[in-house]
Amino acid sequence: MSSPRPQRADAVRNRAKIMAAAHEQITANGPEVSMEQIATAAGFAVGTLYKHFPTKTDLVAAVVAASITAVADDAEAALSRTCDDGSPALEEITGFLTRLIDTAAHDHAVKAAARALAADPAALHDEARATAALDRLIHAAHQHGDLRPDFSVDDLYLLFSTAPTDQPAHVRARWLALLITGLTAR
Amino acid sequence: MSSPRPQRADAVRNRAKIMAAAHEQITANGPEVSMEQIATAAGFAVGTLYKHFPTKTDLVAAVVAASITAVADDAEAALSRTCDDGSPALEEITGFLTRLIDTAAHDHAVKAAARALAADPAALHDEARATAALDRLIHAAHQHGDLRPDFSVDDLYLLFSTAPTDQPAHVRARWLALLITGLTAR
DNA sequence: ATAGATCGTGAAGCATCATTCACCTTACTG
DNA sequence: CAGTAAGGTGAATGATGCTTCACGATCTAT
Repeated sequence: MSSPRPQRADAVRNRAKIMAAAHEQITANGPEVSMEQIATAAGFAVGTLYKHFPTKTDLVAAVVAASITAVADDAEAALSRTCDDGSPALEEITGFLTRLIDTAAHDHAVKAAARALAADPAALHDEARATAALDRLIHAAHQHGDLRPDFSVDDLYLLFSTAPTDQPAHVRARWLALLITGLTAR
Repeated sequence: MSSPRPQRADAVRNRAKIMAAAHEQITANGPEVSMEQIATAAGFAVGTLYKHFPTKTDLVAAVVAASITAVADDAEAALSRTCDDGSPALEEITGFLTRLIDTAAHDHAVKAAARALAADPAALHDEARATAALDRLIHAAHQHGDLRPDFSVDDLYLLFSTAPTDQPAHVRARWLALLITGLTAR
């Protein structure tokens, strides 16, 4: 009944190295990088990756889930700017969307995270934090009468997941401009 | 200086068969169907496809370009409903968008065509026809004061290219609803 | 009908990848 | 410090898919 044996210390370290390298590679090249490439970047052989993650899909999912963290941070910062400094909620929402899209344009991991969010709006590491902050932000905008009353967090995720992240900056900006006028209250 | 020799009659027929099969396969399975699968569907060996198209990319491009035809037809029909029957231009525009998105949800060829349109708004077979019709429709809506004054055909293509065509119908509808309120004049 | 080019064939070549496993190495335990 | 299980290795396997090419079949101009 005794626990079979604890995980080795170096294994924990190496797992972190693998995650870091995978995150870097996916950020730069998208989730279709080869396991070989991730392994090389991490300084290991491919077999090692499979000692930690049963399949490539699992590794990618772990990385994608973790990359929500930065998004959640940004959402919370936006929320506190509204709550503490009185910045207009609608402005913070559109600012958040803008930053997110610009980030995703360079960061394939965030882009993949967006798709995952839209497909299954849960089960992503730190997703709850982001959702909670955005929810309060949206609520504040509703109270203020800025935002169309039926707008929800799911809508935000939906819009983000369809952003033209592979288009040049001026196209992304135009897309946002078309969108945002549809968000204001009637 | 005499033309080397005309193309053989059967070769012309077979090229059409290949195009038809490729269109069918790409419509159903997307542009990533294998050349083998297209060849089988067409009733030929792979080598034959390469006698007609130097690379898979060329074959796919040809199919995608051709699949604009149906879109152009729809655009022209919408235009004539407005010009001849006095149907509101804005309604025809949103109707066009709605139909196009629903089509793309099932037809991978149209979806690919949309991406191609947004990337390079020219050089697609029948693209000019669609653009001309939509342009007149947009112009009519502007005259009527329904549509935001800065809205253009490029915007329409941009919006369409970002539609969530792989989401279920109610999500697509919601996405459209969010968009369309942003299109009306201020 | 015949020559001669065009066309069609499909197995083979070549790449790319995910995944496995028999074998060595290393960290931990007693 | 020795024994042992966990950890790491990387060549091999098998799948998939684009592309080529030497050969035989077919069409067409004469």
